[in-house]
Amino acid sequence: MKVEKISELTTNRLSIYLRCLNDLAAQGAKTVSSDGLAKKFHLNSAQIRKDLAYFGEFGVRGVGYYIDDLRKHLTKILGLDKKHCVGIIGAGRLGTALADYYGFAQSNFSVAALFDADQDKIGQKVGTVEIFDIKSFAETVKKYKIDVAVIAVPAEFAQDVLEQITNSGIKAVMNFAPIPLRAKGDVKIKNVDLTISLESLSYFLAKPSNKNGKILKPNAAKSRIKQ
Amino acid sequence: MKVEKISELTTNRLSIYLRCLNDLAAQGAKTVSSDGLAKKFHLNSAQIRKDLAYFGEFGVRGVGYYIDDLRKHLTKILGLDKKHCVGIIGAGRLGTALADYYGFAQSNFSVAALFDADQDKIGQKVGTVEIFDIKSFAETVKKYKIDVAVIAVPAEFAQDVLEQITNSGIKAVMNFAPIPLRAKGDVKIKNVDLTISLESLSYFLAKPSNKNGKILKPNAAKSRIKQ
DNA sequence: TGATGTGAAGCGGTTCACAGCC
DNA sequence: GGCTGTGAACCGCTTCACATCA
Repeated sequence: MKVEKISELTTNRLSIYLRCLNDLAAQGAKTVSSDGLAKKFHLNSAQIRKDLAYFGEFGVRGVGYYIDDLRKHLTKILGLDKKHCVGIIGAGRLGTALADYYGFAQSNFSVAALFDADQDKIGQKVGTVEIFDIKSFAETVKKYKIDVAVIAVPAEFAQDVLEQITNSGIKAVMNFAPIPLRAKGDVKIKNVDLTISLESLSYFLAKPSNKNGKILKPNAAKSRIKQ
Repeated sequence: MKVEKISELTTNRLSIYLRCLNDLAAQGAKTVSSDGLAKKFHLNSAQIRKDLAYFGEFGVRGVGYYIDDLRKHLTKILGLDKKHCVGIIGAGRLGTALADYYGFAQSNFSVAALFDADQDKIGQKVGTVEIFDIKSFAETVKKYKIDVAVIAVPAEFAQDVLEQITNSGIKAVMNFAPIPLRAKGDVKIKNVDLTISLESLSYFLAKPSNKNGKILKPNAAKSRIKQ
């Protein structure tokens, strides 16, 4: 094992490995080789070994990995053995949908509070989660020990909201507003930009190579083909 | 301009550039240099030029890019000048939230139908969008000319749903189920895995370097430090 | 023998730096 | 002079291939 920077691509894959292992465990398997895992879930075995090796020597040569053992390691590495409290800013459709998104609980996150500026919404509940006035953000964060913020407000408010979040001392943010926010200091931001994903699909549907399989010359006035 | 494979990273950035240009246009700007764009929106000017150059010579040396002109080009490249029809499978919280997600309209997508297997939901409306029986998927897709599918069902049903989608001839899919689906043939799938994003935040909060700034040795029994 | 852990090679994307053009 | 378009250098991630070990 080496002490070096772990790429986010690696940690993302750890999440996937953990799910695969849960799958296998549910089927009663006890050990699995990197090759077995790779074949079954369409991954690359060398990559699995390398990803895991960043964090320790979890495998046994000639045998593979003990599934339960590796699950425990991954759970610990990913911090999924600790509870986290989530505050969602923006009690619109998306925010309220996220408030009881079952995926949170699955990863040991629980939604403690929703926030909004709309006086009509404040005090209402979405499932068991109350909607608080955004003005009471800092104190509510302290009260509920919120350590993860979710931004679910329109783009034009996202930067201001981020400011409030970082001021309150929260270090982990998930941003759904269609504007890539940059992290300042030691704050981690995950941007989930649905607009980009959509427009990527739009590009795929529109691109010339999808029209009767022929590569068409773009019709920009000044374009030319080299080679 | 070269004829070569365009990476998805590039097309994702085109979406961002387009938004930046819309911003600038709203402020009344007429031209912008790659450097000006980069400085203002925290991008890399060489990358902007390279990304754009894949599609044509849109700039003018010594001047920069004409904003309106470039907006038109990007809109066309991304296929945002054409309407698309979306069908959402899964009329749970997430599915219904997506049904009137304003981001769709913004990118020229309109949600035509929701689908569910729950007989109690079928026939109901979410905003203006009706919930149809998943059994009538193929015919409803034809009827409404749906060309984009959104998977918003639990993980265990996602693979089956994808099967139905591809059988119906749809070529673009957005998957919100926490299981990475692979594209078959010429179908494009965008996986939006919130669980991975969450666990990435969890990792960030848990990782040793975040504890009093010290790199701690992992306490796996067999771990060791090389070098 | 069988599977891990890991240098080395390969590959794709980003950044640099500058020739070429307005 | 200013800015684009682009080959070349660079960098980081992935894959290969194999020494190593149970």
